[in-house]
Amino acid sequence: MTRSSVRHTIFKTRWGHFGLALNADALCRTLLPIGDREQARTALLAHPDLADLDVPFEKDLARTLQQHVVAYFEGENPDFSTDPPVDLARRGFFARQTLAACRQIPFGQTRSYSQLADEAGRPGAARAVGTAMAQNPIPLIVPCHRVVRADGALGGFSALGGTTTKQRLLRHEQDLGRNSTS
DNA sequence: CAGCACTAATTCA
DNA sequence: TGAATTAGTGCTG
Repeated sequence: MTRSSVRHTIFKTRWGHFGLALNADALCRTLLPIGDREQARTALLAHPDLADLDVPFEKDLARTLQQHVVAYFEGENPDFSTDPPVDLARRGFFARQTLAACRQIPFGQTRSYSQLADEAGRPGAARAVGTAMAQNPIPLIVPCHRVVRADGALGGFSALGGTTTKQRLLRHEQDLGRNSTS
């Protein structure tokens, strides 16, 4: 594994500082916005996947993606569904299927864990979908915040900020959807 | 083999 | 009715 080619960047968005880590050209981690640049760097690199590696900072890394993420928090709707290839090599087959299915959920919409299990070809595996989402290394780009419980409850969220962040992201998208309808 | 970001059915106020 | 509990569930470490 060419572990030495992993690089990262941190940039400012309307919600705070956002982190990206790429292995060659494939996105391997994202970090949801957090207060300051140094916090973001620490949180991003603290993950076990990256902990023992040298992951140099590169300001213009994945420049286009950076712009899209900034745009997202400005209230636009960039398409993350295909653009950056994603490094899921270390995930299991099922997790890759569900994360791929999750990535197709359109902006402003939600699915339940069981619906996603169906779409991934594993009906009944709702609980396992939860596990897969919990391991999602790239929140936002794979919009795991759009996966909620079948009974209407929020469900969990283990990325930065917990369920509070999940709710905030969903409301952010729903507010925008209201603007464009009518 | 135990533990989950779940769910549908059942049981209690 | 509606909230709380209970089996049942498929995958992962």
